[in-house]
Amino acid sequence: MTKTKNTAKAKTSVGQGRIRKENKKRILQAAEKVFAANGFRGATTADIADEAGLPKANIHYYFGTKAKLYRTVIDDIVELWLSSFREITENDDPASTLADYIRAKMELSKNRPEASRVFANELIRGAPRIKPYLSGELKDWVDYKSAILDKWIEQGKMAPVDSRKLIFHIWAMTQTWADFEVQWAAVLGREGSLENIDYEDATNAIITTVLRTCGLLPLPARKTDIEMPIAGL
Amino acid sequence: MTKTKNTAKAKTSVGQGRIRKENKKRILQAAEKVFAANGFRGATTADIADEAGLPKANIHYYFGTKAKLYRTVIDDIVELWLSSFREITENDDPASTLADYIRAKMELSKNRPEASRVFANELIRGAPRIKPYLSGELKDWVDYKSAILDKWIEQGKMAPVDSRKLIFHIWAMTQTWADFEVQWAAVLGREGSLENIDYEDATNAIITTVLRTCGLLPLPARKTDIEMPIAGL
DNA sequence: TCAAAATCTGACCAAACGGTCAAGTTTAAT
DNA sequence: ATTAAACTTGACCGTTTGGTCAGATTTTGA
Repeated sequence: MTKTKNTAKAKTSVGQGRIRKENKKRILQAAEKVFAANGFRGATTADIADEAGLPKANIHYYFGTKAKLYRTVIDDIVELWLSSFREITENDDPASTLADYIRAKMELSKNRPEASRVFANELIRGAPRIKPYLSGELKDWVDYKSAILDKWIEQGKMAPVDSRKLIFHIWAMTQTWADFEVQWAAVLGREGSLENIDYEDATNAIITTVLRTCGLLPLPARKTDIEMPIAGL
Repeated sequence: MTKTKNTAKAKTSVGQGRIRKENKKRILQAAEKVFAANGFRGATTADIADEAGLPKANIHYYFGTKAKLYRTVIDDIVELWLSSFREITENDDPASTLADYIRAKMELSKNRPEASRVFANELIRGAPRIKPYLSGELKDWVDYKSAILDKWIEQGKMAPVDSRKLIFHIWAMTQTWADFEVQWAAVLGREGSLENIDYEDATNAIITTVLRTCGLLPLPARKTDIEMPIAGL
């Protein structure tokens, strides 16, 4: 409970100081790392303290309990997630809008992979602490965006697709590059972690896949030296 | 160390009995569930024992340590993973081969979601216990399959794509339905968990996406009542 | 039938856990 | 310079953790 002493004149919440702001930031960064790598139950306050370079008691001074610290980390990530995509309307161009969205999500995967992993951890465990957010804000967001996709389809601006599933699959393809980075790095033969070119190639591959799914890219040419026996067109 | 007493005549490894086999299976099933829901560090042997309906000491009697039990669970999953896809050759038909593969992966996501989640947990944590498998067997598998895709492309059987990334994205799209089931259920407005129709729709959506990406499906028709202002074809 | 092997289990242990606290030091406003 | 508020920290506490073990019970093969 942050021990607000409130000795006089209702100086609500202790938290103004420069030191406070800096330390909370340091702890939150350390916590994101440790929670990403171990989940809520597997993370220890001692690990977080070590990562932040502070004594353990300091973590409790600023955040009270491990659970409250975790909530703060999660809330920050949700805010980042929802705020990082520009508004779209039914008058926008489908191809460039989808491409921009994919690029934005891949930027997040590349620059804030730990945030993505904290979220992934929470989901794998059945989302005990964020289920209301999933069936609330997030559902609303998806309902709204998929309605715009459906409008585009109705207007003949793009081919008919299951718009909700398309959004899910864009998330799956973009976030896999953050959540399972170590797997893709190993399979691609990289030492340690992915390189810039990998993110670029992946971004282009996803954009191609999504735009072709929506009929927004010309059908790709095939090599024509040999005749092609199967599958329409 | 399973306490092989070896009292005489080298009867290597105690493990023949019916009881032994049954109990190990029960424990492994319980362990998969608990590890999936909590990760290695977050899972407790007491939880696993409760889930299996056995006293905790029993778990250690059969598997020694938590780490060895976890290894066994992981190894079983890896075997399941690699054994569950039929062999393919460059003479196969791309469209039906890819569709079959996607269906097989979605069956696994639906029927063995916990296995997928154990694996996801391990990857999110940086795969400390399975990195050799990733850059060994798994890399070989992907190298081999992507080479076949590349042959198909060369033969003009399908459009040019980044074959490795295509495989990654098929995994991402199929496994997201196991790993993050709770998220999709919440966004789709389901109570509790996904329904059969959701898996079917998702399977079809993924197949459509992949085949269109590879130029193996005719370009989808658009609604033509209004003229279409943008983006080629 | 009977004894050796396998299985079972409550009680127990040292280590690690989340969290508390009193006593100290630093900061900042007057 | 004074001092109250903010910050820091090692030591500590009750609980939970992974793992052990001795002794009881059941299974198995001859």
